[in-house]
Amino acid sequence: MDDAFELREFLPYLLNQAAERSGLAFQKHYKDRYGMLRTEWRVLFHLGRYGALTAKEIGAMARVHKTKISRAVVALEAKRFLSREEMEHDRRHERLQLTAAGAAAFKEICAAAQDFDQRLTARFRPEDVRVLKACLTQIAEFEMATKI
Amino acid sequence: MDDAFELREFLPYLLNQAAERSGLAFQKHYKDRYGMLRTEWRVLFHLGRYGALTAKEIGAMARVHKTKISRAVVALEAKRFLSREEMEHDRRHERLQLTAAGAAAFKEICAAAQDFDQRLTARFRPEDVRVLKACLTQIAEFEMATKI
DNA sequence: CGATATTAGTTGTTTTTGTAACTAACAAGG
DNA sequence: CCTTGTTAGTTACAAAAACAACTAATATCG
Repeated sequence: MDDAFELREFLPYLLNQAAERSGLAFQKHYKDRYGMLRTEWRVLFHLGRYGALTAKEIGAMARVHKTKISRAVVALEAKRFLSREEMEHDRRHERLQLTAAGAAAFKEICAAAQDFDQRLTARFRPEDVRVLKACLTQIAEFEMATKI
Repeated sequence: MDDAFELREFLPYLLNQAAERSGLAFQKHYKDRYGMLRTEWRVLFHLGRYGALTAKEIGAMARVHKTKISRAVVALEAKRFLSREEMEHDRRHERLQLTAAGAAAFKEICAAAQDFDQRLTARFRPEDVRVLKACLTQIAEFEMATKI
């Protein structure tokens, strides 16, 4: 047997567990409070942080598939958190923009996120947090082409 | 605006991205090759690594809900990777055990996992890997009671 | 005992995701 | 203009996950 191999040492497993644990803890701020799904919160975030964007731009920035974006936009629109506007020069594109209510929700969730992140990272030494985030960023950005 | 807040700096987001990226890259070893889902691979792992167990024990060790375990067991049994046996002293429990084919699959996927983990961590300095894994373990183990 | 509560595991139903096919708008070459 | 191709976004359907209700076996306590 390939002894000594422990799932708890296996990076994809650890990443999954940590992601699930922290994601579940944070979702109360957008799910319980606003009935949003994670993709909806990500779309809201991008519009709040970067201003009006098209669905495609959000998908590229957030690494989310266009069908998920499409459904999130429908849901956010139903909640009156965003408005869509066809662009004159190319009617395939839609300019998405937060409403005042959407901007308010963005602001509140963002503040909660910053606070959450601080409380989470406060458990570690600052230099370890730096290492952690750097490693995660690198893993997240490995290109699909890059054979892991 | 609560400026400067970037999703790419937000730990739950980073964790999710890294987990998704690495999990997707690894699944070829159990999904493409054996048609298993992730939960099936986790159940297979626990039986291969720790010997015969009940569904409940696996669920507790792997932090997986009993309905997911139940369905994974059905699927693994259909693939002839495990056998079930009612326990005499309490017929509610089932002793789950890998078949020879199951053990062979376990062995192969385990070897692939070790190799995968090594190639993944080889990109970082050993001390950074230690920090990374320690942080992830700690985040994953925060008790639900522990208000993050 | 016999009623009630627990426990292990299963099944059914609803959400959510993934994937592929689709529509409408535009682009480009003949 | 008029095929052919491409792009943004939607829809439809299948796979998977989440959650709740269920069954069968055992435990507990009057």
